Amino acid sequence: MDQPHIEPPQGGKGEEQETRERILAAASQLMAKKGYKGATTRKISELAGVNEVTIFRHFKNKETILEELLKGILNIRQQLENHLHGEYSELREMLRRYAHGYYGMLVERKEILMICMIEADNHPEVIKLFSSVPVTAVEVLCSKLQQFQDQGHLPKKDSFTAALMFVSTFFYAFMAKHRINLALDLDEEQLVENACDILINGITDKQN
Amino acid sequence: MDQPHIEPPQGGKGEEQETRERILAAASQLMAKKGYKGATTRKISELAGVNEVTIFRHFKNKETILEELLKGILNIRQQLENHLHGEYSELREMLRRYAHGYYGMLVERKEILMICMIEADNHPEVIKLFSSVPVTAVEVLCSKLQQFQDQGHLPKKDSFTAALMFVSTFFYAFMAKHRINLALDLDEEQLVENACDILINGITDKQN
DNA sequence: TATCTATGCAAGTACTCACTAACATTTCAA
DNA sequence: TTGAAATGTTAGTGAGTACTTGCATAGATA
Repeated sequence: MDQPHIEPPQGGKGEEQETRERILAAASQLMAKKGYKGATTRKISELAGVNEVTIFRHFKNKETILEELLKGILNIRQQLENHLHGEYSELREMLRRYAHGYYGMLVERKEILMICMIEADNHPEVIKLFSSVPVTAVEVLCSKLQQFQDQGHLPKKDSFTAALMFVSTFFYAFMAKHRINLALDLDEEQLVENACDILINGITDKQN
Repeated sequence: MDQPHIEPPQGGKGEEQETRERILAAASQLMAKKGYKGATTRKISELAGVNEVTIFRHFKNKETILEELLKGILNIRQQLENHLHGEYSELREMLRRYAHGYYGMLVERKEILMICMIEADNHPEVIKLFSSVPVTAVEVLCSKLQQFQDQGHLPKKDSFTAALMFVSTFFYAFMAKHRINLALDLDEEQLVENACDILINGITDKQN
């Protein structure tokens, strides 16, 4: 039933992907597009290029596949904070880094994030794991903004809304591009610069 | 088969909801939570308080129910523009009105919007109808900002990103609250004010 | 009273889905 | 060469699902 310790072939070709990984990748891709129910084991097996039965040799059941995929949203806070590691002489540089880091994280984990959005109401463990994500992104930036305030580089004003606006912008752009194939015609670089402009201007004192 | 012209009982009680409407409401509610496949005709009938067969007396098939619900995302541009009707002496007042109008629209149509997000990849007509929504919201605000610029009340700067940031903020807040039951602890009124502060400051010239 | 309309109810059909069982084939290593 | 591990193949099971049919019933109407 359970393999004591799988010592798979791994013939040295880096190209050859493990069956288990291929199944996970296929499931992830399909669930993100079609939802949990729409991603039938038959379709998953076809996309993974394995026999349907093989799926159940690697996973107890379909639900287990989802649970495995859900691990992909762990460590998000860690990743976001890592992107902000180090010191910044400029607020703009910090925001730029955060924007790219956050957007990159969204794209990197887009499939599991989509699954979470879609299945939020269907699987309790999804909402449990996922619900912290949107707050986290805001919190991390918010506390960084407060650092700038504490160091006197920024006036002491509401930093939560500022962080929320910044994060929201890239989330919206991400959703528009990756959920709906939208012609929002967004150049990421340009958007980052423009958003930085407005935000910095927005939270800086006028009487400079 | 098809009823020539339905002259339903309508006994005068305003309380009594039409069977057809109850089915639509139940379907909308369930599909928004569980997705199209998750909203089985059995569950819909139970929630609507009718017999399952009755559903198929009112609708050719399940797909037709979805098509009917999809009509709920028409006229969104109209609604958004209506909220901006009239003249504004102040930029702030315009933004405030737009924020409330936009957020209200999201809440008002939350079920159909959720269905669209969830089913975007499954039903071609969904994406066709839905894909314009996110752009529309930005466009309407964007063109209003440009009016302010043309009237000399605002410096001629990028108004698209400003509109995008503003709209994104309330979309994010909406999603956090209504898709995930998030403890973002957002007071709508306060958020509108804060977001207006930052945006106005952000797009106004410093050397006032 | 008789008719019509909307609905309920019971049963069933055709299909799909997750999942299993049994056996065959390949691959690789001891 | 033998044996074990991973996978393929074929067939099947039981549950659920959209949808149909036929008949019964209640209420309003003519």
